[in-house]
Amino acid sequence: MRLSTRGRYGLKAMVDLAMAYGDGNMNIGALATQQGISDAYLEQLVASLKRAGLVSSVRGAQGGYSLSREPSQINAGDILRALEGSTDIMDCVGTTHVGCDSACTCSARPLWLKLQKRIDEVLDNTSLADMAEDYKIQKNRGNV
Amino acid sequence: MRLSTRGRYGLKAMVDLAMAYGDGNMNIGALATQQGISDAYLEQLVASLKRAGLVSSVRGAQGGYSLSREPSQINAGDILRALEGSTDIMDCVGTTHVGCDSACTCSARPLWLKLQKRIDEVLDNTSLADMAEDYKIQKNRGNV
DNA sequence: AATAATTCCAAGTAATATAGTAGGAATTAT
DNA sequence: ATAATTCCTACTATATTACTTGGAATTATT
Repeated sequence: MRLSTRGRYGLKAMVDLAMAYGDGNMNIGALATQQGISDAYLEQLVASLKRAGLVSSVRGAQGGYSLSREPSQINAGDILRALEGSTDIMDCVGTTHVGCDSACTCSARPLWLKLQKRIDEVLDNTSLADMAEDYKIQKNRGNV
Repeated sequence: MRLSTRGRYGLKAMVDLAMAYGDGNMNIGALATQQGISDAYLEQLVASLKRAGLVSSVRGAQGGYSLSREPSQINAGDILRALEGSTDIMDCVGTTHVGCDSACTCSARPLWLKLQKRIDEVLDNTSLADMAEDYKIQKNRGNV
């Protein structure tokens, strides 16, 4: 039940953008360097985030990326769904309810539904504003 | 953040064993047929469960597997940990705390820790007895 | 004692998903 | 015109998952 690097790098990049919110654009190079990954790889992740409408971009010199709305209006669930396709732990718990023919008779299904619900509760109730705030506090404490 | 088939098949097999608890052994063939997977594959999963001390086995004719303790004393977390190594969504949230050098400065870490906690809460508070009970109720309702 | 039913074990393979790399076209401020 | 940047698509390498295969060891039954 591991989270992919897409989700990890992408979410951290979004927190970086949240902390720069209101200060214009950030370019891929700056974002990628902070995380020690290649520009090209992060570009792909940001492309997904853009397609999902979470970031805006400006092309050309002095261009870059910025959040398309306030950090408080973007949550971790939005971001992970954009980066990983969904937050579902398996097909049969999604809203589309694909998969497993015997869904309604599966002895494990009630557990999976409950687990999925709890996961989405956490992700959907944590905004970028929350994360950026926590991070600032942590840094001010000197835990760097 | 998908759950592997090991986790899914293995957990369902454990519920099957829970429902047969007290009635002697079940053999791999019976368990595998119920799920439509090969004996050989399920054997591997059950081997992990046995190594973790969750099931006991008797070799030879009329042998088979059974839970090594009462269904109420085995929870979903135990089972998934045996089958998948851990329930961790990433290395840096585990008790061993491997990985990511910059753990304490990571802007996403508080979220990951909270998410992991919620996941383990659900898994560790759901026993095989609970699951078997739910399943019986569901079947009696005629939702088969 | 022979047989059939079973767990146990180790190694191999096929398929899928993840994690990137590479190269260049399009756009825009300077 | 140039340099800085996003955008796009395809490719590749690696790791993980999901099995398959073959046979040895054990034990109840006949």
